[in-house]
Amino acid sequence: MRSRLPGMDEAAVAKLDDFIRRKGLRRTPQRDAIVRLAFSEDDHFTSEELFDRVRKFNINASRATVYRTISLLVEAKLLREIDLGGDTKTYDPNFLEKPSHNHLVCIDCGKVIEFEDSHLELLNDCLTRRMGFRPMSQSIKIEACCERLRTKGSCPNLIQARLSKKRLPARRR
Amino acid sequence: MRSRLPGMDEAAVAKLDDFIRRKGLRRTPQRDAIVRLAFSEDDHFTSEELFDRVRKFNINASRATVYRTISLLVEAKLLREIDLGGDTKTYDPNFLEKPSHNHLVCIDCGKVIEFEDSHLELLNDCLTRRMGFRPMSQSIKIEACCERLRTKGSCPNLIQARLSKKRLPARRR
DNA sequence: CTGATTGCAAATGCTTTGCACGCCA
DNA sequence: TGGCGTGCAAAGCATTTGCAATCAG
Repeated sequence: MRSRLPGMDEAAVAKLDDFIRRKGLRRTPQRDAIVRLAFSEDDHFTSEELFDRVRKFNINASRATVYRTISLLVEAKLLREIDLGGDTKTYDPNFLEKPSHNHLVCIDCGKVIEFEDSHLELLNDCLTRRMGFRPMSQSIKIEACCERLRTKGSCPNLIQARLSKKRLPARRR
Repeated sequence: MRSRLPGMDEAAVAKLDDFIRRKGLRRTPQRDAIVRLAFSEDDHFTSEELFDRVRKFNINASRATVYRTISLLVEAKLLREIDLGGDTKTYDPNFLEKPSHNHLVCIDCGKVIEFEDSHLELLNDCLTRRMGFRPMSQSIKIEACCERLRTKGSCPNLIQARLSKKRLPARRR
């Protein structure tokens, strides 16, 4: 849960403002605050988790407004909806900085690692074209488990997950 | 919507029977019928679509039983839950035959194309290990659009999608 | 027989929406 | 002033669950 490089949230606010203006919508204190909170950390979040931040900072915005603002951010391409396997939608605020990153999910602790690889990107691009299509976006999710848990019986991420009270992925019942 | 190679549904019934036996569960007419329907076509389906087939063939099974049987099939690894971007879960009956295939979704018509590529698989495997993990499963979704629609202004898949009354993906509002 | 399975309806959980009021342009 | 935006509560929707009756082994 380290915080983002300073200014990232401001950049997002500006971009949303631009988008809003072009669509003839209005800039409001609620929208500004929610955007700032969405980009204040580089972690993925669910709608409920974002609403938690709203409450934590005593922002005057309802759950409905949080949902509506998230939709706006997705439409403006500031936020991306990703599939981490859970039952609720997860949003990723890091596509502005890393436009084509992928996700590796640890089956043991649920920790998500982002990674980029140009070969992977290129290969997918070629395959898509060979099938007669024009590539628009690609998303890759790898499920894996730490070597360390398997060989040494313990997993640093697992401990970390417990400390941060993170929900384990649904598949691990 | 071509039907599957003959015997595929029987093979699935047998595999589920095996799984059920090992877990001390019971074989029932409902389960048998639902499994047969799930593997009668090689198309992906939602729970509701599978329940539609149940009604269409006058099978005596409730919606709840369909949901419960799907869970069983996923647990037995006969069916795989995949993410096609919609709001409801989609199930893929083709992983028995093609254990590591991926999906390309046409943004224009929503048509889903399955493809396999060993290079892609190998590359992902290497990347995962380099990050210190042991790969368990990978899923790739590529969103793209037909060259043909772009260059000629028409898309055979689009027409096909209309004819078969398939729901277009949610992202295309 | 005994406990798993089913159907039904009610409950759940996330998300969306209708509506009246308030506020931005 | 004209709408857009907001909050609230109600509605929606897919999915799950409690319970009594039924059925498989």
